[in-house]
Amino acid sequence: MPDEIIKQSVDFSGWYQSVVQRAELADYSDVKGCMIIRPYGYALWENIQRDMDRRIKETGHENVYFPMLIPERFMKREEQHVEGFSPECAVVTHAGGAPLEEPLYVRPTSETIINATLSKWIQSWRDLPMLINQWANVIRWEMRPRLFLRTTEFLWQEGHTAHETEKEAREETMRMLDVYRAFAEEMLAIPVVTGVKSDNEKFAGAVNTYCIEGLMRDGKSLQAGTSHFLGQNFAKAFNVQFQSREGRLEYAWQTSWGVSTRLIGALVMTHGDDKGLMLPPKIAPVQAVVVPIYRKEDQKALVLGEIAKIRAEFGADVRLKVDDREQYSPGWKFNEWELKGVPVRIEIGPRDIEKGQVVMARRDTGEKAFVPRAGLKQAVLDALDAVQKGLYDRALKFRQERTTDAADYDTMKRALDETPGFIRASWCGDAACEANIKTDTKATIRAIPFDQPATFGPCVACSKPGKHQVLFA
RNA sequence: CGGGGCGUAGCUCAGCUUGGCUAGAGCGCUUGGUUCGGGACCAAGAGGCCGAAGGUUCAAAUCCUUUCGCCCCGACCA
Repeated sequence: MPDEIIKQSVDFSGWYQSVVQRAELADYSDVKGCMIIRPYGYALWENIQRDMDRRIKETGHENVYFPMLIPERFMKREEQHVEGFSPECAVVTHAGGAPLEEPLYVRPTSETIINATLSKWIQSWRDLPMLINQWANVIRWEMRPRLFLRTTEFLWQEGHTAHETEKEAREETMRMLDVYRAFAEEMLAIPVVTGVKSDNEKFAGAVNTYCIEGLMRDGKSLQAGTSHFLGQNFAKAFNVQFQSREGRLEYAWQTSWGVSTRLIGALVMTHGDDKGLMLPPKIAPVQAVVVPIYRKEDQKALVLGEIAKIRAEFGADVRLKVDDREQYSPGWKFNEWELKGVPVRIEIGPRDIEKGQVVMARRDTGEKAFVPRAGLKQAVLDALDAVQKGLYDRALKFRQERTTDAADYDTMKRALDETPGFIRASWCGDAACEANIKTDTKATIRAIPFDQPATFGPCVACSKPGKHQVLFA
């Protein structure tokens, strides 16, 4: 991506939209802000889902499914939650050909309906911890939709847990945040910062919101997942009570956490380049594509025969796609698969078969090399590992280059202008000061990282004593 | 909701200022042939109520009025 594109977010936004559509991940639908996820994009989501689901189950959670429609009275029970979500809710007022007595809210998230049920499921300390998760769609009526990043309807997983003690619930909040961090780094090759949100940015109804934040190639930060410590807020609003070991009636301590189809947007914006997507092998729907090259019919039979053998050798170890479409030339296919971000490409023609070799090309470096036919499978597996690691290292290096330590406001402003990225700076902890900075520079506090220094300088903006070291972007 | 811009072929758009002939281009699509190791070429085709309604005029994609829809920039956000 040329530097000027990184600097001008408008162009970056155009690049993003164009790549998502041309790579056949998704399109806008006729319903404003809603997205049609195409087969290639959905295959990507399925791979994310499969691995994340495994991680969620390994940490002891079970899947459930709750209704999409929530009675209005549930939505109004938790005060902050109502305030935060009411403006962006879609509400069903008519059904069965008549007005409804009680409007039904299409879920923007499921805390309310799930807690209404947990109050029935939970009676005793023996019922705790209650650890559930659901894969679902939710609707939030956003003003400015963008494919995958902010659509009216999106797919996600939302975990909801209830615990005996505050300590247990806090541990769960951190455990799931770390599951997200590990997933982002290991599978998506996106290095992320973990931290806590300032009060302005936290979830409506939470005591604390923790997040993973990745730095995109335009220098903007993207929240890729959140884990909330809910305290007893929802338990009190929905009467989620249990009888403790001591026989007292107590409110449960709760958490909720989620990641969404936004991860796909993060993937595109972290790793993409001028040629299109660049998908980490572990999550790519197609890990290696084979492009056959031939002219005459007898060559075609020879090449396709050899490819059939390769396919059999690879079996389930590599997600392999053979592009045997007749209507496109090899050069056209190279470009198409680069646009779609396939990590490794194999070219094979009559000359290669004669010499007992194939051509293997890497999407991330563009390297093209002859590989002996006999060692092909191992070479591909090695290349996939190398691409996975290469993408992570490159993204980490980019983040490091784009993280500026700012002791004073001028340094911060200059960095935002010249090398947009994370600004590491001291902050006084005052919400009004945070709001001023946002009005002045458009930068917001993305996270208060867990890694904190021993001492703080004065607040970067107002010069009052610093309370936290924060990341602006 | 404020400020800009755009609606013409499946897609991207030209034409409109200064009204006039059968409404155009590129890409894509169909058929045939030659091609195929980095987005091939030739030939022949298919495809339009020029966003909608009303008005001015001998004549409207073009001028006027109204209306609907979409995109971009701000307030919201996983």
